[in-house]
Amino acid sequence: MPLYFNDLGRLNTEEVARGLLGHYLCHETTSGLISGIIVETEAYLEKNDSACHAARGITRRNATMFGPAGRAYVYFVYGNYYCLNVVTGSEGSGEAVLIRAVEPATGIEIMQHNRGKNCKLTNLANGPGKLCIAYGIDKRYDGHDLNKKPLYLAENSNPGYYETAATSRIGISTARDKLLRFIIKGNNYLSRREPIG
DNA sequence: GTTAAGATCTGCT
DNA sequence: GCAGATCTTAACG
Repeated sequence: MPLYFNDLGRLNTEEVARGLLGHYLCHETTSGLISGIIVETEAYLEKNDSACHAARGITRRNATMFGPAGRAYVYFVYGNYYCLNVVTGSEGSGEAVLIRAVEPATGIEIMQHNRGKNCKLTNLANGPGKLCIAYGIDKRYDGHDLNKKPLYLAENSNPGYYETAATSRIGISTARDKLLRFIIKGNNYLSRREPIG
């Protein structure tokens, strides 16, 4: 299925979350290009989703979620880490897709430098906080247009065969029953092992 | 002004 | 597998 990055706002958020799998997240840094294949995402919806930051209306933190689709929503959690989201839905709707994990492709040395010298390849960006550290993403990119450099999404014109799966989301205390986490099945760079069965 | 909770990660058992 | 670190954000008084 083709994914039109310039038109994210017209696709529903769950489809964007699943559609981003297999494509690239790129960052042109002063040290060089970093890229990786998105292997794990989560959808956060405006309606009937208490786990979404936008569920209780617009605030200073989540204002970007209510802006145009295709922007980055970057926020700070747990006193230590940033998380990167892609804003989706029509302007004013408050929906987004959390990028939870990528499979490192280009600039692996830069990521290792950012994450720590002895960091294993499978541990470089297999989680939303780790991903932001590896890519050097912080709050400066909140509101950045992800169709533009230096931080952008890129289509994978030659994706191999892969299966996707939907599971429950991670790290939230409400709405755990919803299957809004999307993964590339069997990928080695996921933030968690796949549930058995 | 004060407080409780959080879309996490690391290190230790 | 589990607890602790750590501090911004948002809700409440």
